[in-house]
Amino acid sequence: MRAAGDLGERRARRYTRAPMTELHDVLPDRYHASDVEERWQRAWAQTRAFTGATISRDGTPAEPSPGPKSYVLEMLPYPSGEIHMGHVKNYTMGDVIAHHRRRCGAAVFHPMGYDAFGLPAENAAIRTGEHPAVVTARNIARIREQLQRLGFAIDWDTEISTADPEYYRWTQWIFLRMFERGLAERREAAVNWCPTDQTVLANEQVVDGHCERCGAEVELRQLTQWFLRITDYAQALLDDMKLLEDWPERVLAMQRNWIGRSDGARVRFRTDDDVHEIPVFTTRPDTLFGATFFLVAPEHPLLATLVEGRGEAAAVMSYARAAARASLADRSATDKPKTGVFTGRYVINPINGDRIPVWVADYVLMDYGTGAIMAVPGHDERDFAFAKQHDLPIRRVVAGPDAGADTPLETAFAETGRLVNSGFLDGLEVEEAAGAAAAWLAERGAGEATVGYRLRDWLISRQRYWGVPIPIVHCPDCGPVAVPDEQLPVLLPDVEDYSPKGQSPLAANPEFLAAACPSCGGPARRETDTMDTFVDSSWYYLRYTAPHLSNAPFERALADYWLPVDQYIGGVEHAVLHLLYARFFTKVLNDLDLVGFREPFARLFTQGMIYRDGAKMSKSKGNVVSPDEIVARYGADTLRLYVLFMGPAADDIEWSDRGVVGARRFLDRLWALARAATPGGLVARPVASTLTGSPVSLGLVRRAEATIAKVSADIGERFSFHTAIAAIQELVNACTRHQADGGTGEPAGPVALRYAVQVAVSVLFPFAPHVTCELWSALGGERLWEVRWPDAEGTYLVKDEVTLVVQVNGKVRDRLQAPAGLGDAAVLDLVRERDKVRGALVGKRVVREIVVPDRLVNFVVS
RNA sequence: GCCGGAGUGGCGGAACGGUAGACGCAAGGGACUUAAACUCCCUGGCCUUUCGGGGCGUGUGGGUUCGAUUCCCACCUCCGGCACCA
Repeated sequence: MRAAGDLGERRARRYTRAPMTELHDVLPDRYHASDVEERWQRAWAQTRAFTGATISRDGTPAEPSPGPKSYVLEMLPYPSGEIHMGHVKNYTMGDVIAHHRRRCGAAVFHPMGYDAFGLPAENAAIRTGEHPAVVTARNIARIREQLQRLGFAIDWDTEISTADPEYYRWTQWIFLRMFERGLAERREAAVNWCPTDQTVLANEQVVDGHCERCGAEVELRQLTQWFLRITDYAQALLDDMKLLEDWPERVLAMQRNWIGRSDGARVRFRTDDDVHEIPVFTTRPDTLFGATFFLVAPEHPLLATLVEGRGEAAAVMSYARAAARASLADRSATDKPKTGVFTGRYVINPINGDRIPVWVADYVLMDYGTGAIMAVPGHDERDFAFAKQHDLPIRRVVAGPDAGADTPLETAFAETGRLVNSGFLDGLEVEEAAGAAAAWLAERGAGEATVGYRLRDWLISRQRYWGVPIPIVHCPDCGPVAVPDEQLPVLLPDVEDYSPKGQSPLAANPEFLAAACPSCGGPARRETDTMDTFVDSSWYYLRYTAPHLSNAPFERALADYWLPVDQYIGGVEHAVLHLLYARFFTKVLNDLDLVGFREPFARLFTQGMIYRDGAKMSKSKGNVVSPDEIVARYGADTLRLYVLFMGPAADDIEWSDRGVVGARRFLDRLWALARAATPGGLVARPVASTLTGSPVSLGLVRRAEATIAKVSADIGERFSFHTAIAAIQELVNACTRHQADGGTGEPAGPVALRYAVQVAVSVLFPFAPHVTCELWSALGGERLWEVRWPDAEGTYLVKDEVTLVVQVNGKVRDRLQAPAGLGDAAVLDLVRERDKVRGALVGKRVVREIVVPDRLVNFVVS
């Protein structure tokens, strides 16, 4: 290992030598990655190369930078113990963008933190008997070490952990602002319960009826829980998508699906005794005349009242209880028979006065719409199946192309058509009829057009230990009361046993539990549930801008300066979790006038997953490739280069051990090339006139300039990192080919060659910062991370010789080199001289000649 | 069923109306070596050939165009999301 100080020493030594000294004396003959990487990581830390965007050395806010700001952010890691390849790819992408923008003159902010609360650390702690805080602290230290070993240019001064009381204090503070506004509320509802994790879950954390985390089958339980009213923002979340122009279409589509807006009408039905009103939501008010029965969900609050004292009561209530016991997966299965029980009651269809029977059926969901529906079996598949099953009447109200008013229905007819058997709606198209029916209802006070959403409120309370305590005190007289701001944070108490038992472990700590009511001072009980960790990560991107602020969660001026995030990068798996929640939080904070923007992430890039042996890498499958192993064997630069070279960054890609070797071989070639390059300090871009006598040199400089243009566009605009790397490889290959002492090609001039090598090193820097800093320094440069990103010289991008393709009827018949910029006539003359072209045209009549300047000639012949 | 995305060599992929297969991996041949590894050089879409070449090729079928992997229409397959959501 070299000592830290020998960097300057080495440089000084070179300057004192004769100018023709070979670089062999400076660079070791073999590229030794760990040696190089350690040296440069130390240099960056010592010069504070990547810190101080928001905070100066003295802790005060930094001066605004003259350049444009650029907030580059990757989704913060959950500290489960080790980073995996997905993280490496994620953070390397962010690092490449951050480095590129910094060298282009932007004020770059590139922070890092840890999503440190949550179940895995807690479960690990339960297994080992350690405190979750201990496990988490160790994991964070480990991850930080790994990130530093990979050489990421992170502003470590702003590092945060969501489990730090100085952070979660402000999570609680924001929760209280929502509570004050009625956006956080406690209410009873049928909620998802994970029997394994022993806690409730948000809707977004249930996948196909199973716990997203542990895979257990989720049960539905009627419980009183804390909700954040994200549904109040359903429309805003849809509308503001227009501010998200650079988000991947699939993420927007997923959010749209998840929010699930549907336009329809609310229709008020009354029981035939005129005592109760039961509204329904329908997207098809046009089919109101086709409603032949009426269904309520088993959980419908009116159900017990409706059947009270009737002969049907026992059967109905027993059916409702059975439905309540069913798991979410069973309940939502679409392929089982449509069960239901007649309640003995009837409601009146407001549009035609029909008296129709009320049934209870478990395919009607309590938490969508109103928990009751009008059943139109003629035009809804599910209602059709129910009608068949229970022998209920089916009435056609929409005629199809081959079906009149009296054509019997073999299946539900859900397509568009003209209304029949529908009184005043007869003859109207479905769409017109829907409007007419809604208007008719509105006039008579029996309903109105309305919008339904699939999105549910966000259930945030958890009956687990390792999370943010909900800052509420329950008073027998005053109800739930906010903990005053000055008493924050409500610290997570120590408990004897934090294993899950179906209620929060915090309840086992009597000192924590007992509290005085902040409102009346009387004895009260502290809320013991903790928050979903997605709450923690819904605002962390704001905290980075003022991570040590002690009197507010963030400073508005700094937040408004840095946000929205200019480039956010993460996995698509958070499309309807974190990304939806964070958008919601930002809108709430904007409505509270705490920030001046409505969207947190202006541009989003979702990376693909890394697979191996056809499956996602996971410990249980035993197909994990450890980043540490790769770093130890080939170096961090090789790993960084490879994860981006594998393929398009957005695509899922299969890991290849051989591919890594290829990346390392490329760095070895570059090393050898730089080592063999003519010595001396950095050279300036050669002037074209000095190269005219040397086509190879000119060609090499041209290629260098083209590479600059390609790499700049690929990083800056296209996120096409693999093609940027391929372009640099082409440049390096060209240099190798034209090296004075090797290859079969004609050698390039020493200045041109050296310049081309410099360019390759310079633009490779964002991908492989350590080795390029080493080579740059050996070439006579300094502080490559601060060197202005090169602009391609336009005059070199204009070619003076081009390859012309000659086609006959669109088929390639010949290729030739020609001077650039020839006129159409000159090109045609030139091309017709060619033997191949003559041969291809013999005996043919040319009907048309197409000339694309400097590219192609196409003879259309008959 | 609805909504998104994608189909190109042995493999990952490139080519944003103009040379299909850049770059890399794997493979074959050669140089170096006592030998091997490393490294370097050469050859690699398929079929055919009198070795000049010729034909066919980007999921399938149409269309637009002088010219289509690229644009349009229909279909097939795969991946992802939503789905008893009224």
